[in-house]
Amino acid sequence: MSWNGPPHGRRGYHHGNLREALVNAALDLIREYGPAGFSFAEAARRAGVSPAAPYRHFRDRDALLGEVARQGFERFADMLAKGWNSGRPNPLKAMDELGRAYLAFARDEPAYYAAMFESGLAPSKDPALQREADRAFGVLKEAATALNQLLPPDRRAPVHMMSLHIWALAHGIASLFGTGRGRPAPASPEDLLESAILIYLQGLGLGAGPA
Amino acid sequence: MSWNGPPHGRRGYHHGNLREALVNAALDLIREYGPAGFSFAEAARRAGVSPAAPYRHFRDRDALLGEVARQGFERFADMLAKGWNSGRPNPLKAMDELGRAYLAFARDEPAYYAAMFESGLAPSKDPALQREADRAFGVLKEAATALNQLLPPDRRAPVHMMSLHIWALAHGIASLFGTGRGRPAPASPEDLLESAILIYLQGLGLGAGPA
DNA sequence: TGTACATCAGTGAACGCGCGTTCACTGATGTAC
DNA sequence: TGTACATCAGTGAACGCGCGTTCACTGATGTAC
Repeated sequence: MSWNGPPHGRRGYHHGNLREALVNAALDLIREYGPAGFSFAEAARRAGVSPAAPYRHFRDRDALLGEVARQGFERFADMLAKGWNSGRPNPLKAMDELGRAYLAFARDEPAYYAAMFESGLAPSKDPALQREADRAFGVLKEAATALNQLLPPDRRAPVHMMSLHIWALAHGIASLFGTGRGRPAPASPEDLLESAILIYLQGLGLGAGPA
Repeated sequence: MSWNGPPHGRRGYHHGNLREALVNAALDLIREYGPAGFSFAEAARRAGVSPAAPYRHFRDRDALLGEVARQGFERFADMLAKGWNSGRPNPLKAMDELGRAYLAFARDEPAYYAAMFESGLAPSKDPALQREADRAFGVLKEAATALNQLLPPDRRAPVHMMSLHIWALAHGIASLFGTGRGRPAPASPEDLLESAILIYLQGLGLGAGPA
């Protein structure tokens, strides 16, 4: 755990970086106990602070959970964008990297992923959360748009639908087989997702001539 | 809520059908608060019984949760089998009905679905749970096998992989767009799943001649 | 540079609550005779 | 048909616990002069 705290730890009466320390403690707790098992009091304890201190930084328990989810979507969008890499070297290869980035995030940051998708938080209730979630989905949509351009002009598909299909596939694989806690799959999640997307794109007409 | 209890409610000191009443109370609670929010004490209260009574029927809280999940997989397998209908009238139409059955279950029985997939219970730890889960997956595999037979012989795909792809797609769509609590989708989850599977099957070579 | 002061991050004790689980018990039920 | 008795489902009180949240407070920090 990298805390990114003050250079020499807590300095006296004031913590120095309590807000961030609480977010990190929440991440640890969510990783261990799930979003529902995470508690405000325990987060305070792990940050080395009294149980009332967190209220200086977050209105209540849900506000902290929401901040974790927001940061999660922020990093998620960044990772997806990095995987997609603006479609380089070519959209197909980039799509594969995007899928790998998706699964890597779900595996390496299970706490973020759980806060984002399993905490029961409604993104629509928090504009900042909504914004970051939209940005993450935007990367998927950008990829779908580029892939769509590879199709024969008379076989172009609705880009929004394509994005939802791909998202559902990635999320389904991450949830069911991604963390090792689920059902064991014969292939790696990465290979499973890659093959599914390839088959899907072929079904859309990729590599085929005009009908 | 249909309780299937004794014909004239509780009759005196003995409840008559406490075990089943507890399962039903648990379903209500999971529907309202999620699998983590469900409590043994509240389930007892709703069944009209003292907080110690449930221990006559379930070793502990997790045992009740496990029973809910087991029953869930049982019904789930039945619903999927009914949707698939042995591949009648033809595998493609039957696959569509199977997908609809999947989504209908997730929507109409969110408590079962949550206990099955979001409770953190490891099916591998409970043989009865494992058995029912396998039976549900077996229906998907049966469908994949039949669909595979429609492909040109030189383009047959690994059936297990196909089943996992379809399962991930269905689960992803159910989780993300299925309950109305998630992100709003432009199309119905049913249409979204149907189109995804059709495209996927086309990608496998369905409807195409030998390569 | 030094001092008075406003700000506000963190304290620590307290609250009421619902939880899971245990315990010795009680009383309804059904069976053996 | 009637009675004695074993079984066991449900009682109700109690336990220790951790939770979220509040409150009046204290003391570190940084700014104005």
